[in-house]
Amino acid sequence: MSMKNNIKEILNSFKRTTDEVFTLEQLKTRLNDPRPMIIKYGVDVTAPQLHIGHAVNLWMMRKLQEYGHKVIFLIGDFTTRIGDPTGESQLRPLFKQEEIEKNAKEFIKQVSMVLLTDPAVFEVRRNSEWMDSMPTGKFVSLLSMITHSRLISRDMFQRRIQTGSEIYMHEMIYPIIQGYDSVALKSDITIIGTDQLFNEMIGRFYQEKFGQSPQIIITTKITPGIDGKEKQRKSLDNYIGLGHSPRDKFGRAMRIPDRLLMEYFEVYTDLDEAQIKEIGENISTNPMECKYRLAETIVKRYHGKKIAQEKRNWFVRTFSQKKVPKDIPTVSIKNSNCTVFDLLRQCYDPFKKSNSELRRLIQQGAVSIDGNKECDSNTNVSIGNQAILKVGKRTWFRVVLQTKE
RNA sequence: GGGGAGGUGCCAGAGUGGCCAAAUGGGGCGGGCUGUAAACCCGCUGGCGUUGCCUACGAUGGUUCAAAUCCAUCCCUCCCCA
Repeated sequence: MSMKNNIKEILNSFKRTTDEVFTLEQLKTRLNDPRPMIIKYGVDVTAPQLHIGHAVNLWMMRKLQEYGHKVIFLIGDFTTRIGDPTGESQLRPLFKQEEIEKNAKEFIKQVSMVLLTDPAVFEVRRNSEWMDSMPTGKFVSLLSMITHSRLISRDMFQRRIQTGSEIYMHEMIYPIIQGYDSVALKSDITIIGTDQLFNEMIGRFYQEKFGQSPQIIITTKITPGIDGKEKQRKSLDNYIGLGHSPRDKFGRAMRIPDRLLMEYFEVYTDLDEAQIKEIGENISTNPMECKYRLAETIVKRYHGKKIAQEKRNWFVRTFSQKKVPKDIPTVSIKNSNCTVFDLLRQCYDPFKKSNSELRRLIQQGAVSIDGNKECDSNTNVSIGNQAILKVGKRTWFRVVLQTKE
């Protein structure tokens, strides 16, 4: 393939998930340059739980990797210790280095579901490398290049000023450090969520001050979480995580509201435009089938065709045909005669569910044994060799009588 | 530096001596209807040996037969003025 075609192919594949590019001209020019690009992928190493929203950025980086460009996975250990103000107001607790390293490891594990980790196109760095040893004089000289008004122009600082909240100095300085990372890495391009735009713009600013050509910034589209409300966030548990099992990915995809289907196809799958268009035409006549397709496509993207197919079959069998799945946890009990409550208690970790909670579940009709609903905690049941205990819509246990030894 | 308001359950927010495990709304969970969609309806939502008991309304101590509610000290947050 000629280079011209490469460029076209890259730009084309980026279009669907790109929000803005700073600047498109620059991107085209740089892609024409035969030298490989340095892609800055900076992360704040709090406990990682990457989701398919983050993966949108990763897939774009992956694309560039395939053409020989190099991702530098920058662990912001220094900056994490400071605390990024991006995530809204509250001050963040400080992190210990060992915790950071543990998180970083997990991060790389999740990232490698998408990115190539061949050292030719993937390298891990830490910003403590240059920040820990930076002399105060140098740091002050960085400060002298930028003005207060530029720093507080950031929308979230403006909000705080308007509401009379404080801005701490380390928060003001954060973008400077993150920006300087781009200088230290000689970053050519960075692909980020819009929430990071301000910081990365400061990166461009500093790179120019240091005589480098400013990094290209691509911001990506953000779509609502599976609850159809806000963006995917760990704390809302409304995301499809890279760390989720294939089955959970499938199930979570099946839970999205219908109106998000097309958006999800566009942003989270690699189906081509023609295929998506075709799905769009069928969506009103058979939305469920489209959703199956979506779930399967997403799982396939991360776990391959075979697993995706299996999960689909599992799902159909379990929820459409309402058959008890085969691979459910087994709980062995000692006495064949006990109450419904006793039985349930043995299936759950007491730290996760309290007795009261279990009693409530029983009372509310969530529990059935071999298909018979049990609504009274104190009912005595006798289990033969084994029984299937179902709790709610998607939890099963195989209860087995322990043979005496 | 001066003045004012406030800290209640996952969140928001009522309650200002007993009827308070604490109104109401959101969220979550369970049930019904369904397509693990949407909409809708019903119930639940601190713990425990559950007609009762224990722990809880920023922290500690006090007053009282009785405190989320009153008093004292402390910690924290917010607002206004300069």
